[in-house]
Amino acid sequence: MSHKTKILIIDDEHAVRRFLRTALETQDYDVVEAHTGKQGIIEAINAQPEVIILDIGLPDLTGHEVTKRIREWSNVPIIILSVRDQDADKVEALDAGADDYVTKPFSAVELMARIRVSLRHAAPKEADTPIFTSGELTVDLGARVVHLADEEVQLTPTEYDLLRVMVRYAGKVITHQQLLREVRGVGYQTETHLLRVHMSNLRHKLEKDPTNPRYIVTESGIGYRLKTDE
Amino acid sequence: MSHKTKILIIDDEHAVRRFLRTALETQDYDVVEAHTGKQGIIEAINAQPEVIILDIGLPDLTGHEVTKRIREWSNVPIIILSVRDQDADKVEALDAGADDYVTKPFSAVELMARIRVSLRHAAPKEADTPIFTSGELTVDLGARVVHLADEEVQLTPTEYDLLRVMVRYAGKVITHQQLLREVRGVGYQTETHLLRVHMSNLRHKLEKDPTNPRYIVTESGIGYRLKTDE
DNA sequence: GCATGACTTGATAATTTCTTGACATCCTGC
DNA sequence: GCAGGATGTCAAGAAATTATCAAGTCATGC
Repeated sequence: MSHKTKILIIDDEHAVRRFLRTALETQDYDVVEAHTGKQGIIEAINAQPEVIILDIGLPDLTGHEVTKRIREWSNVPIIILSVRDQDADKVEALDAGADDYVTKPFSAVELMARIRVSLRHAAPKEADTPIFTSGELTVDLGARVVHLADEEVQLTPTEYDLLRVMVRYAGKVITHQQLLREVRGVGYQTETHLLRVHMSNLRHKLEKDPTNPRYIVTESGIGYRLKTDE
Repeated sequence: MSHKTKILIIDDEHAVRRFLRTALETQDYDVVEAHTGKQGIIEAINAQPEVIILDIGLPDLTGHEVTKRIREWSNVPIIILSVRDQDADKVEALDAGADDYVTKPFSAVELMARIRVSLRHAAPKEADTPIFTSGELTVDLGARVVHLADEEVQLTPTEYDLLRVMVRYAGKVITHQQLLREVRGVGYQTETHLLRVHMSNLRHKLEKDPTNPRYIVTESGIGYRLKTDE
């Protein structure tokens, strides 16, 4: 579930890459490296990093060029590393599309803080709220709210957990054992009676006619399945 | 129709304000000034600037405090100016919500470039009204004032913080841990009893019938949720 | 330092959720 | 159709969670 934040380092100096990798991995980031500008652009496409740390003094392309090339298709935050502290360099890099400019020698903690700033900027995470829909049923996994035809449905923790697991495997059959394991943990896998009671309660909250389920169908002898729209 | 980009300068030194004003007006920005932290917060609300340049060494409030106060309701880019070049200061400022940190003496062209970066970030300007409304409840995050049907409600700092966090995630369930972390900081995440007492007090101030909450609903086993209007 | 309000802690009541058992009903293979 | 296992329903008690009140502690401004 928890996907690590991926950071791309583009730097031709092995020592710098090594230092940055260590510092970043300590903070539990996922690190990808490139040691030329061209390779950096390719990795930016392939690895889809959340932040790019770019050394401005590369052998093949200038940091300026790399920045512009990446900006043609991506808004990923780019933090420039440079030994040069001249205004003109900074202005050029920032106006080329870089988000920050840090001069070497730099402090690791400061760079980490600036990475956090970049990540904050790139976090308009409102949009990617996973919402499941089937007929009149709506499950908003981000808000942990369930609606049935605009009407809010109150579910107990267990009921919601069951529904959440079924949503995850929507359309597929889930065995009793699997459901129990996900909801109650290991060791409860024989308590199928419990499962039936909760499912019954859940159905009475979700189904207009619990005898003829529209959403939660039982696969006799196997488990349950959450129907998807055709 | 060209509406000039408005920039707020919060600095107690007249010379710095004057210098910045000149530099910014040359670039055709609209400049607003404040010379104390408190006044700066007020101007941030009234003038609605697109960027704030904040000196960290103010007489009344620390830059850190000003940043946090503004961040309670706004995501406007904040660029910190400071004479101090210590890592700890930078990290603290950036983690408090600042977007950039520039040490004096700074170059005007670099600052201008960094302002352009900030403006680029803020480009996808979403209509974030700093006033939340649901039913008869009104929370003005800028003014830090809560109304209930034209009647002002007096909240304690903790109560207001809880409400503020719930407003930020309005409509979504917030876990006990998350609420405690945001309000009390890390390390208080097991103090759910505290949370219940504060929530109870908050409800008695906001809800006509605290037994049947209209705004703050409890999600048993999980946390709380602030209801939005449908 | 004193007073006021805010926060914390503890005790207890109220409420919700979970579990269990009894029993009805539904399938499915024969 | 029938037997027998699987499934669904209902209700009651147990367990967990939540709400409230009250008393004690802390902080702050005067």
